[in-house]
Amino acid sequence: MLSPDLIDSLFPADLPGPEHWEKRYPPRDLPPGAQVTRFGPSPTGYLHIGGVYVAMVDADLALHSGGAYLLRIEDTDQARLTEGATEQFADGLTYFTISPTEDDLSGHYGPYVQSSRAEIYLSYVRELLRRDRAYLDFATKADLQDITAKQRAAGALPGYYGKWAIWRDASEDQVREKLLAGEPYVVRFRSPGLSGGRVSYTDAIRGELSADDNRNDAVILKSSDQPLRLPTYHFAHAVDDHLMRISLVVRSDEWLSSVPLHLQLFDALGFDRVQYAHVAPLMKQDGSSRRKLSKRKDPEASVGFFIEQGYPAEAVQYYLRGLANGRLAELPLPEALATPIELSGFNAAGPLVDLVKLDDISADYVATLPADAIMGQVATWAEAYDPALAEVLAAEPDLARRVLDIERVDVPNPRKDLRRWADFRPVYGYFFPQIFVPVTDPADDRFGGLAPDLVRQVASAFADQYQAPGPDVEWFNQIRELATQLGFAPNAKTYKKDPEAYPGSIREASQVIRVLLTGSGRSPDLAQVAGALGVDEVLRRIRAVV
RNA sequence: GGUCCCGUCGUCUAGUGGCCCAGGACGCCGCCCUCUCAAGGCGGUAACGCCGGUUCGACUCCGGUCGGGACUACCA
Repeated sequence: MLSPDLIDSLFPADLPGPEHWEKRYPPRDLPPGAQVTRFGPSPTGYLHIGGVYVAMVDADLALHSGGAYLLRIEDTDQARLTEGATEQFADGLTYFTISPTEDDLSGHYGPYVQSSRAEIYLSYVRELLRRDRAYLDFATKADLQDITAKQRAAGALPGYYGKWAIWRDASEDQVREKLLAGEPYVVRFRSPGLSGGRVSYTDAIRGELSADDNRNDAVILKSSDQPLRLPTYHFAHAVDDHLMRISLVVRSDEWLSSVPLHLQLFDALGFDRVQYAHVAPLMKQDGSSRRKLSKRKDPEASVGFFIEQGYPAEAVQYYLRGLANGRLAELPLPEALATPIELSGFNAAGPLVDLVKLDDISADYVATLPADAIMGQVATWAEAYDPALAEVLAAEPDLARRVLDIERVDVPNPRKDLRRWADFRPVYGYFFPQIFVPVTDPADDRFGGLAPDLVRQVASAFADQYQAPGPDVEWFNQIRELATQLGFAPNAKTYKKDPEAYPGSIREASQVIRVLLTGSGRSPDLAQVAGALGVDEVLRRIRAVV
């Protein structure tokens, strides 16, 4: 055990003791059952959709229990900090309307950035040192590698524990000598774990869990050669979650195996243990197996993907909530968003994220929106991600409105052709001559393999006798007539009966017109499209291929 | 290697011993509607990983096994 003098000489003379922090951050005065939660992203990269998932759960639990939810930036790894990450977190969480109930401006439990809490951690490290629950470790990287190698050779478990913990029982003289020589050190927790010991605890999602007790003397304070002395995740977790008076820690299940250590830390520090809820991470199918959604490999792992594609926040939230609690997926969207997420409703296994399902949800959601709302959202999105489209929209707001109204207003089944705002250009862009690219190649794939000659014939026959839609015009008759003349079957059924007798049915013929007019195989009612375009533009597009 | 977690249709899941030769949703396929694409309506497809045990009875309980995943850092 180190002498008090030596220990104190390691810290600022005016460093307050734990009682100071205890007083400064008193227990919260909250109604019974209120949950205090936190989301603690590490600004070492961009926000992961799994982060949004967990943050959403945190915020929802706090909201519905009358508690508090806070965002804590966990930047103890100063070496891996990424420029702009904190701002990106804020943007991403804002997009999904997940906002903390307290922050540096309004909260009493800050600062909410770990690098600003260095002094607090130091107080508790010193306390542990004074009580001999921690010790100084001067092992170098080479020492550590050496230990690992020997353990491997001996078939022992890896780690810094027992007889392998070379500084665990070092004498004060040894420590003084190293200190004098200016050698850097870390502070390690003196684990009370015994060989063969077991721990058990209750996880709010998984129930009773047990594991081998922790025996590893984990590092709690990083190297003394760093300008800012910060703790490791484990120690910061214990100190912060206690002092911020967090009642429930919701985190990804990769932390499950660290729980024994965390429990020891809470106990050694004299803190009440927190309740844990370990959620399974979002997964991705990879060949025949599945793995955690990876930021490196999967574009949809990044929150940016959803924002850039312009997925409506409500649709993504609805999808994520359904993943969290299956029964929410059975509810209509408004109810699902309003119904509290329950810890007991989680599945212990990690779900695969299914973009096809999200698309379906999103299309359904957009179909419920009035044209005005869609216009506003598309315009906002386009300003950031498709400036040319934004310009066109701003120049022709009336056209844009009319376009969005087609088959959306006063119809029993509104079109479901918009899943994300990025769909606007491929789905409706052709209405705007400024951004429309005419189809000029009769062999274009979009014609579905119809003979190029026939494509040309359809186009020129159509153009030659074209009549704009009007009160006295049966617009589609034009197509029907030319289709008959060119030998197309009058309907799909007739064609199906004898496919050899026709080049195709009226369906194929009208698809030629559709593709020429819109550049797409999918569009609203052709007569309405033609009407919106005007005679000149219709003819220009049809003749582009002749 | 060790420890821990997980395992129902392709996917998300319902199911807490008989209501299940397993229900819903998405997907896919087909049919219908329709002058054309969608949308919509109707129908179909498809699963309890495997082996034992407990029980009158097991998707549900127990054991094993296989498979998948996480952790095993001065990363979080």
